[in-house]
Amino acid sequence: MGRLSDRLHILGYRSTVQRDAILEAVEAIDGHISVDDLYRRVHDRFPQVNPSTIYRTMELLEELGLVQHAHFHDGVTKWHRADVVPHQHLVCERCRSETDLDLTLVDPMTRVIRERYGFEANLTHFVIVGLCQTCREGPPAA
Amino acid sequence: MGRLSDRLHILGYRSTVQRDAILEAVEAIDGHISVDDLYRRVHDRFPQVNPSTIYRTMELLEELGLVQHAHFHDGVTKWHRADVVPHQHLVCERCRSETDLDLTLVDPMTRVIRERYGFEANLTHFVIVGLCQTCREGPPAA
DNA sequence: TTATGTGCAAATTTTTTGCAGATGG
DNA sequence: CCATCTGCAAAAAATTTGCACATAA
Repeated sequence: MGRLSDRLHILGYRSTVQRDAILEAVEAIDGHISVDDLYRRVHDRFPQVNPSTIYRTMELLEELGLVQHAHFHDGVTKWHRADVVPHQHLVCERCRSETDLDLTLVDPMTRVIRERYGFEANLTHFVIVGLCQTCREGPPAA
Repeated sequence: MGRLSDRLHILGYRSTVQRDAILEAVEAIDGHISVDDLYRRVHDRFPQVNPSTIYRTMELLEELGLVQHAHFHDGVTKWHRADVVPHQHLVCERCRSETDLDLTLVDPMTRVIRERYGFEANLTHFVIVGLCQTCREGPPAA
């Protein structure tokens, strides 16, 4: 019984085996996870869970502000807990490697955009794609 | 016969009515366009064109480096010419309004990311989502 | 002529929805 | 008991693919 399960319970939502399994999986991950991965993890321990339950649960969690989704390269939707320190990934378009980005590097831009346009940018909604150092230096021999 | 058509021809690809219509539509747009919008535009002037031809043409153009795709809010894939001055949009999550972003505001961050991580960020691959000034100030009366 | 390109319909993938039955409180 | 949840299967939406036919060169 993790925090998320309690939060839901307090808010009057029922606790079910499926829900708890999903919530545990969400709590267990540190970064981002897709519905597909989430489904696989939950399915391992609770085979009769249905993908639509995952979708519905994530939708509920997002409404309640407990999780958020982000769009990764090529349209993959991934979820993360809302209570983790916001962080951002640099994803290499070529080798798909992911690097954590120090958010203090993003803040100045967010601030300037706010000042200039009054726009509150939510940069964590998307990853930043590009080419990592290794891939920029050219393909390996093979 | 626009530039794109010529480029393709020079590279040995055949020029067909469908292709030319698609290429013209791509050239005509200034910003980003989805396959769906592209299909509608082309279809108006060339009804028998098929969506799969659009997909195949865009794929070809991307391989040749003539266009690029970007992911908009909620997973919509949009295309733009590779030769237009790169630009970026701020998209409001609430009212969906789009504002052009002065890229000089983005450059410092790109530079710092390059210096710190050796990562060449391609920020135009995603739009920047967030809340526009109007929506931040609260919902209108209605 | 013949390799390339296209239409069409079917397959994929990801997500949503309707509904009847299961179940938590 | 009964409103909430879930499973299931079908529907959607976006994209890809196989294949036979069309056509540019």
